[in-house]
Amino acid sequence: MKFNFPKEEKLKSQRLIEQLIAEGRTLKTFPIKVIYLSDASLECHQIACSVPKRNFKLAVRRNRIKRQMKESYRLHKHLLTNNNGKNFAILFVYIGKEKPLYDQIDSAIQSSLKQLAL
RNA sequence: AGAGCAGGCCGCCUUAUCGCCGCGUACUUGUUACGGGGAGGAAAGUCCGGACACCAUAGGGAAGCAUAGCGGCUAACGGCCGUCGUCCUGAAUUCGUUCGGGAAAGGACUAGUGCAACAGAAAGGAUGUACAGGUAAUGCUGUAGUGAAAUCAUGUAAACUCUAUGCGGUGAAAUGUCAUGUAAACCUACGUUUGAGGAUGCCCGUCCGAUGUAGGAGGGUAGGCAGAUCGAGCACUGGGGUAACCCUUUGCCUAGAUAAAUGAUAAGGAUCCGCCUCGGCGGAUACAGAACCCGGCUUAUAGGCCUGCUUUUUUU
Repeated sequence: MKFNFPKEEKLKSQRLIEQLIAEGRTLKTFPIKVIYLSDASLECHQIACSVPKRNFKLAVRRNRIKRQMKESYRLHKHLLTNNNGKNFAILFVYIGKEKPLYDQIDSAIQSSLKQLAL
């Protein structure tokens, strides 16, 4: 089982992100909102993380939360591998307003990934 | 030793596991192995100054903005250093000053305008009251009175203003280049060097101008490389200078991302605070995240260290 997170799994395409926000389906597991969309052009799952500036003014805080979300995805992405050839573009948005503990993020990501795999 | 003021420096550490972004070496050329590097003093605010780049032009004028003793430093500055004067403050004093520390927005009010508390009849194109003098007549003259100042003018420019000096604009999403693409392509209308229409904030002037403008049809991309990290670079040796700083010797290479790496988790330690059963338990460890690069300024900052000055107490 690999726990790495190479460049190919980062969601970068501006077009795809716009499409994801416009057409993606959402799934809420507090304190995280997941927006996802299956796209045939993807060779693997691609994810991005986001923290609204409205709730966290300081860049340091936003960076930390994004890193924690990314880390949690990296450790639990195997939950998602058993799909039928379908690949998702996923956007994790932290919607809480307080500084989180890693455990909260971790469990939220885990449960949302399990739901996605179904 | 404590307190205050001023200046400077540091700004958590170690290990393990799993990751991320560059670089180097090796080969079996790969989602390979090994080695080594990977946020700050402010990376922040984007307030000044430069470097660099581009612009169908950057010239003259008006306007606007900035600066303001004198001298120096610097690539440059509105920054820094020195110095003189002013003001505040401490000490000494032969009462003349001298020494130490600190502050600032220190050009000009014999060009004009504005403003000047209280008092006063009146504060700028004034002339009341009382007394005296004088005249054809009149505040024409003097004294008293208010005040810092009463036809003698003074202060004030973080008031207008004037003077001197400086300032073209834009800003790395700049710009160049490679690849892809019919891409300076196609159709229609308008316009034709006697100038449509534009650029330069304004005016003059200058410049560009068929690769134009408007509409239509159609097609696609949002990638790579350069810019971009070897530089007004860092540390050190010696010398010059009161200093800012300059010259010089030797050595070093010290983040380079691009939907944006520099991390996450766990354990242990360090420092500080609180509690008490004096050995533990609990808590805290700031401000804050590079985005082309430098020099400054400003603002934020838990805790700790160093230097100087002043002062208090104790000891000798």
